[in-house]
Amino acid sequence: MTTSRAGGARRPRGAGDPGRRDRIARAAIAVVAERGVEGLTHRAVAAAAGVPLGSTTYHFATLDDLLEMALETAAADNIRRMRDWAVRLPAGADLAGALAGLAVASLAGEDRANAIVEYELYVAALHRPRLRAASAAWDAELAELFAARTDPLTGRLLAATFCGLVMQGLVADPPPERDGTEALFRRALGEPVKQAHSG
Amino acid sequence: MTTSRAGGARRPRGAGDPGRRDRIARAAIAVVAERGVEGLTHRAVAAAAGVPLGSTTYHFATLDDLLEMALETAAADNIRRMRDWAVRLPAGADLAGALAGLAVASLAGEDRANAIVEYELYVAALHRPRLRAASAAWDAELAELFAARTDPLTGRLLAATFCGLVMQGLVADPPPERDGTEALFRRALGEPVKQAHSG
Amino acid sequence: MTTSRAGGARRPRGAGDPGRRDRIARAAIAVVAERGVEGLTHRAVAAAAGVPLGSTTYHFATLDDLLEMALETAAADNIRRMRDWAVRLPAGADLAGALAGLAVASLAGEDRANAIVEYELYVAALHRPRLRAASAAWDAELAELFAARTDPLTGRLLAATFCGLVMQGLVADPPPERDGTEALFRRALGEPVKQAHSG
Amino acid sequence: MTTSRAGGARRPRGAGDPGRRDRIARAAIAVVAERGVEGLTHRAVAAAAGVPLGSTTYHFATLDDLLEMALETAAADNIRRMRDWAVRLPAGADLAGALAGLAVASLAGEDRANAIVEYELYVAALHRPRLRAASAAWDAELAELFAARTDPLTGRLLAATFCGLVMQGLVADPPPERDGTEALFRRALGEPVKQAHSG
DNA sequence: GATGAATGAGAATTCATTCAT
DNA sequence: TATGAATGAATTCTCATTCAT
Repeated sequence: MTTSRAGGARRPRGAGDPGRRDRIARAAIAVVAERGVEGLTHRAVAAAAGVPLGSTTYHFATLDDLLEMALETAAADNIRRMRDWAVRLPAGADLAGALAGLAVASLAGEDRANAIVEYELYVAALHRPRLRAASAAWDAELAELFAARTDPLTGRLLAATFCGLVMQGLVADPPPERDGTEALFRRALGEPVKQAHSG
Repeated sequence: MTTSRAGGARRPRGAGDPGRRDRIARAAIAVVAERGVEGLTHRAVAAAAGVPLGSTTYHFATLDDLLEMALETAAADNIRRMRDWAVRLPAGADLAGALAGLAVASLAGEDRANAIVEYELYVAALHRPRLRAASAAWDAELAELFAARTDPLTGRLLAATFCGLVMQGLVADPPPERDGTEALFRRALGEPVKQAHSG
Repeated sequence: MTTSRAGGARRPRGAGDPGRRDRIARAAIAVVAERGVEGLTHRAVAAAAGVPLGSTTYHFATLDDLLEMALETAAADNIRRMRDWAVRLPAGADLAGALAGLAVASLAGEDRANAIVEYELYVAALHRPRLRAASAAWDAELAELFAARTDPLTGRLLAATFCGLVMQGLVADPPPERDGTEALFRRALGEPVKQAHSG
Repeated sequence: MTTSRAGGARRPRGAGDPGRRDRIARAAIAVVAERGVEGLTHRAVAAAAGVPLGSTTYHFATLDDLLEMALETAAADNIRRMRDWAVRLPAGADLAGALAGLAVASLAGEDRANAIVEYELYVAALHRPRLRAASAAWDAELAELFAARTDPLTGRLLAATFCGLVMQGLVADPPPERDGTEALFRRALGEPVKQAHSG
């Protein structure tokens, strides 16, 4: 400390950039998507967000703060997307088919990256007590969302099944087919299944 | 030489310790259980296994090698335990009840640590192509195991549901109750549910 | 305005808090007491003083300013306490005994924290030319204080001895006993020593 | 960790350089001499010792380890120099004069840097319990050394006085003169003082 | 084969300091 | 006048990995 300590800035600071905190949170999600939770570093986030390193530590003093915000943001985004999906689903629609479509769609394209980061963040809560509540709340919202189309018990069943199925789909090679997935949901919903599938 | 004991091979000839590789793999699992995948380091594993640092890099040149072996070992252990459970399950047993018991038991005590490390390792495959096959094979074995008690489609359904349910149970606070969990499996199996539960 | 109380100046006109500068200086001493000179930071001081961060940099632009003020304040406090002690000492009192009592008392309780911070700050001057004058002045005042009870030469001797003795006492384990310390001062003052002590 | 973590060396490592640990310790002392205890950093030491940064953290994992070694080394060096001085002092020599010479010599030239670093390190023990024993042992050796020329009580008196005197001399401006210092020691030793001095 | 010393690359974090308000 | 947001520099410390033994 003292006399010769580092120091100072050369560039104006000002209050600048109001959405920066949020931009950092989104950058954190992008980093996790690309390199996993263990690749989440202040530096990587700063680079991804295009802000100085100090800015990330200023807004999120510890990595856990960053991770927590990333989890919350990812959960909120996911829930919003799920609600949009539910809203768009017509009243008498075939639920099993719709769920299968949603699950299969999650495994490819840019939804795949979303799904991966969501599982990474969700599972990060397993040995981080601070994050558990956020993950648990996420589950609850999902179950409620499905329950609105069925009943509370089935809602919870669908939440768990959907969760497990997508996770397994993400590591499967080749990815599961839509028809088999639909049959699975049909079985879960107690609807008759035309034909057993194996993919 | 009167000081040396009998004639048996006290120490394996040549270089020491044949089970060392395996001991290291198990230590890796213990490390992940305690500090997560991002806490997996050669040093931590060496300390946990009680072997010199060089020994870990000798047997597993890179961390990814170590992680892969940890995943494979954890999967094998889990499958073995699941098979034991299945074997012990009587022919006409109530499957929903048994599954609920198994799921709930996974959430507490030392099984809980097992479960957590299993999810951590499983999910680690999401952005590590090299590990995906191991996670996928794990799923397949689980589905097959459940299918042996039901049918292929239901086997896959149960594997996905069980997987999702335990994962959600690990973050839930308080943990889900056995009755509600049993009702869930009953619904999945298309059996009549006495009474809707909410836990 | 019925809500405002009587006529007295509840809050100083204009800007707030006149004693703030001094509060910050005392907080700086508290910080050094707790974490050493290398733990002296604007932030720590702000927290200890209960003032905003900007307030510390406003009143003391650099850390060195803060350190200087801390040294001066600590010296002034110490001198004041020493003078109080001297004033309370009866004219014909046993000086060696009184000094020993004072020295031993400095090593325990809350006086100990005072003593530690005083040495920390004093020694900080060793490689900070700016602070040397303050430390030197401190010594001079101490010597003068002791000289008033003896003579200039003995005053300087006592100042040096007291200073060295307390410093050594602060690291000794167990701390020096009072009797041995008294014998030491007695020897310094050329008085006969009853009995050699070793603590 | 894993795939993309840092890594590796390009240069041969080998067992190299046996005295490196010691060289690092001496470099640490040099750094403290120049920038104080709070300027003691792994980086500064690495630069001063001409070794890679990793080498300092390898040999002294934490800064406290480095500081401890610096204190012990400085104490050992000081004691050795003091013993040399004592050995060279003829049997019937004038102790007060010799002590004054030694003290005054410590305040100038390259001995001054030694003295400063010694006080810095000594005082660093005040709020670092781990270092206290080293500082205390240092005192004890000094007292013993002086006692060998006088008696135990006077040995301790001289150690404390010498310690306080040199410390005060290091901040005094101008530095104390030899004659006044000699008079001081003469008074401490109970010898007649020709003439009172004030510097 | 086995081991541990060695090192370069980064990790999180802390912070003095500046500046807009 | 006072404040706190902002940032660049540096800090400690950890580690994968290499290589001499």
